[in-house]
Amino acid sequence: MTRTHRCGELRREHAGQNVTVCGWVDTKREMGALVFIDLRDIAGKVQLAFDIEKDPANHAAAKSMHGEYVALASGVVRLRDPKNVNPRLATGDIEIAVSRLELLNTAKTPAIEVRDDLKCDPELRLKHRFIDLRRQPMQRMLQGRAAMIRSMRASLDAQGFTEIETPILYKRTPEGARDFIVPSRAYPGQFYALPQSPQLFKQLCMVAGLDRYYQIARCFRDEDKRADRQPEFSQLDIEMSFVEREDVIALLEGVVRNFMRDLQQDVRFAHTGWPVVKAGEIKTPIERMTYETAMRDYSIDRPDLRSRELKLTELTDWAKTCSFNAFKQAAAGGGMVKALRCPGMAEAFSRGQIGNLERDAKGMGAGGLASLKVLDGKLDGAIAKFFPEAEQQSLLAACKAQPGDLLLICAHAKEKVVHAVMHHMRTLVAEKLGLLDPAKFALVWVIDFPLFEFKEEEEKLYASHHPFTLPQDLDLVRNMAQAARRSSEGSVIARLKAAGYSLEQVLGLRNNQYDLVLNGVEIAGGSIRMHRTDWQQDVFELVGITKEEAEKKFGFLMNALAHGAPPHGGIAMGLDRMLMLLMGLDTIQDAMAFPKSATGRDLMIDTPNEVEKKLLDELGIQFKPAP
RNA sequence: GGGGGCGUAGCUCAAUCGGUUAGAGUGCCGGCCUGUCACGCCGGAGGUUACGGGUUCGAUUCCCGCCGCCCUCGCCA
Repeated sequence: MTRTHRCGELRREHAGQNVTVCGWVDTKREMGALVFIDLRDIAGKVQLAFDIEKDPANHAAAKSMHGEYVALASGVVRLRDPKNVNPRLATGDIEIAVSRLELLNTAKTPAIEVRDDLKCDPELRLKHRFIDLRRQPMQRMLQGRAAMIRSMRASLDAQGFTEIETPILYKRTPEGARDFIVPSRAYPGQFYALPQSPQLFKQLCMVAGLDRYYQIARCFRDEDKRADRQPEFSQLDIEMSFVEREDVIALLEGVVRNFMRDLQQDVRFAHTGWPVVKAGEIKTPIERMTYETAMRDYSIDRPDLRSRELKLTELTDWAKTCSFNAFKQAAAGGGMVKALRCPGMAEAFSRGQIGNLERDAKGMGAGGLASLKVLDGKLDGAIAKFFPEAEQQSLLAACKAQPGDLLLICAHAKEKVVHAVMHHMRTLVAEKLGLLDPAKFALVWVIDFPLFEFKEEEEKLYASHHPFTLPQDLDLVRNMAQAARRSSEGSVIARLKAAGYSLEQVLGLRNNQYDLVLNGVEIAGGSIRMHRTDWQQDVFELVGITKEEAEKKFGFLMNALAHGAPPHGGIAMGLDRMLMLLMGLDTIQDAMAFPKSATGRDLMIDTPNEVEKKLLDELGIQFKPAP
């Protein structure tokens, strides 16, 4: 098969050359004595021309071709007459005068059409994925994905990283997402689990002295799917020895900058319309924001800074003395009151739309959502009458409100509820204001996360990232752990209080976690790890993990750390989600070659499915039907 | 696990209040056409209305169940 070119590569400069191309019949246009066939391959389409007078045999062969037949064509590339040029085709200046047409295979009529703007049930696309992947947008996506990974490898190889594979047959981890488990034949009743991430192995690589590890790692989580979730997905997983936070951040910034540049410079993607192509170069260093600032201004730890001017205002102190009971009670009872100033939007929402906002807020647990229009120096709206003049003025001043603005205010005894509602509102308002341009890339590092979360119901501290993350104020943490150890009476937090540490002080501790956020999506997250067992045990002490538990759950890691673990840290980036943003895709399914449906099935090969009873017997497994 | 939406020709969708032979566009098959490129024109085939049950003289339409897909809350680093 002496293919000389790909169909879509042929241009004016090939005129006069004898070429051979192969591909699929895209469309056929019969004009009696003339037949035209657009032959398609991954590079694009090219027109094949047949003339009955010049070559009756090939003309007849062309007539017998049908859509999606596979063919080989040889002939001379000739310039088209100027009036016959097709400016919509990259190869539109030329055509091939075919002197040899060979049928390589016939094809059944596909269930879905091979066209760029295909609009059909996603179920069909998944069922006939090999046809769906013939479509140019899908092929470009896969090429873009490959280009991104190639660029990542190049960046990391240049920085002295070693690509290392870690096991897929892993071990069940009780916390975190549900595991997929794999029964062992050799040990009936025992199971492997598929890794949720290679976290522990990459740390072991550091202990091994491998210095700089990376992997395009497949991760598995058996949770319910979403538009941006799949049961198996890929991460760029990185771990480095003898580094601090700034080293990891700087490294990843370089990687991201490089692959964005490489995608932008690749001519194959010039006409894809992808946001990344339009986005321009990203500026490094990338902006930083503390967790505290993110929560204060945006009520979310992954703020979408395309709408950075839409900041929230905390009104809790103001509300404590205000005249409106719903606000006052929430504020006085340890809750929170926050407002979103919607600039110039006093009339932007209809009554019904405001009603929908209130319904959303209630759906998230709030009692309601207050909306107030800002008139010339005063407020208007259902609850405006509850606020005397002075309170109205102080509210307007706090929110920096202007006439014509709309204020949305949420109050609740639980901060969590207020944050959820206000983040939702901010997103809706940003959308309505047209601020969420997918071709705008707003990157931000969120840093200084809390070390612990406190669950009141259990009166217990939890590590907010994972318990292997290095605290920032290590001395303080060690002192606290020591204080907690002095007694075994009551909860950890009670013991800390008895030793003179306040809850605020404990919750004010920060860790060495860092998340990279792009347009409100967390695309990468990592941390500097604890590399000493004594430090590790201090943190375990504070989150109430006993020595025995630690030994049972993380024994092999603790043992490894005790054998000379270097200071180390790393980060992992979600490839599929990153691709969604780069390419402006709506679902994660469109960012990978062979995705599962939202119910976790592969509709093409039809799995999961039952296996033979004999196999189950061999594994010592008996299926128990649901009651 | 909860809530919602969808399922009619290969595909995208119609079908009045429950009423005649379930239509259109596109694709497919065949014919005509010497410059088309979403070619055009003519003709044709193609339906267990997802599946199962119920109400009714009569069900694509109403009710129940079930399967599948999609969204969402829970869940998920």
